[in-house]
Amino acid sequence: MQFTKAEEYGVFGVLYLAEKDSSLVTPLSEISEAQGIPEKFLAKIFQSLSKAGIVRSHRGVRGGFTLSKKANEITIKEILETIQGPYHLMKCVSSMSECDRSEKINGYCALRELLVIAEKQLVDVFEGHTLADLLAWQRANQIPH
Amino acid sequence: MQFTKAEEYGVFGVLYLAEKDSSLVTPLSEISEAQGIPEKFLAKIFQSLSKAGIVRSHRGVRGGFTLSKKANEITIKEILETIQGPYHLMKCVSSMSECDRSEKINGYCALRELLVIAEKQLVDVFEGHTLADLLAWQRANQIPH
DNA sequence: TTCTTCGGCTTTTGTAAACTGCACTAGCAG
DNA sequence: CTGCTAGTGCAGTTTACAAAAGCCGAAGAA
Ligand code: SF4
Ligand code: SF4
Repeated sequence: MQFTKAEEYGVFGVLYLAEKDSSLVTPLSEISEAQGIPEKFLAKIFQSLSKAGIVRSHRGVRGGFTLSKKANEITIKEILETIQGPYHLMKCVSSMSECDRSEKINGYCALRELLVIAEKQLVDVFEGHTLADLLAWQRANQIPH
Repeated sequence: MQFTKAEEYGVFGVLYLAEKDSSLVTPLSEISEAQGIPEKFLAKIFQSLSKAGIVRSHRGVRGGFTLSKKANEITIKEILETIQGPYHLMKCVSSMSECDRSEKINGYCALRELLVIAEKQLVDVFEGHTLADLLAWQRANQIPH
């Protein structure tokens, strides 16, 4: 269970928007270049974010993206789940029917029990932090250039 | 960041040993068949567990494996980390030098900060539970055959 | 010695992540 | 209305790693 690049790129892309004045429309090419992310890859990620209502797209000349909510209303969990779907340590955590060894476990799985607990701890962290939190940390700790 | 089959197999393999009398030497073939795990794959997993001192191997006729500690002395974290190495949401969590975008983040990464917090929550769950806990849950909940 | 079971290493297979490309569409500027 | 620009949608490629299988050697019991 590793974080994917898509998730990392998504967070940094949105964070980049959050750093600017919220009325500024920023084209993908700028985000892509500033953050060192392959443009077409980022495009796909932002399409998902756009559909999920996290960012708003503006087409045409001088188009681009803006945040569609305030930074403190966007949880990290939202971003991550939009990009890669519900986050599960194992498929069976979401529903027991996804268990691929059901005939071996005699109706109960202790490992799954533990995974459910562990996953909740993890997701709670992502749910409990918003984009504004990351932004605040960054402003407090990043070396001013 | 998904759990790997190797980890799942490892936990169930060790759990299978824990279910039996600790003096019983159990061959890989039995574990493999009982748990429905490819034998050579399980062999590789148990080799790691053996080196890590979690199980003890016995070669020759009527050989096999036994637990080398009591079930309540084996944490789930131990098992998982033995099989797949230290568990990290992203490489950079273990050491900042693994960051592959270091020139973009200006000395500080807010995402990493969050990942460190999240990972700690996760690992604490695995560290706080032992094989004996899983065994107890299983005995309490599994349908007697 | 001989059979059995683990040990170590190599290779193959399968699948998903990571990235690319192209045709299309919506919107703004002049 | 015309033409450029930037996002949309989907298909395709490449790369990486998980999952599994295979082979031969080593250790140990009988
Ligand atoms: S055996 Fe347990 S851990 Fe594995 S898929 Fe089924 S419920 Fe999940
Ligand atoms: S940019 Fe941040 S999250 Fe990404 S690898 Fe570097 S430290 Fe980790």
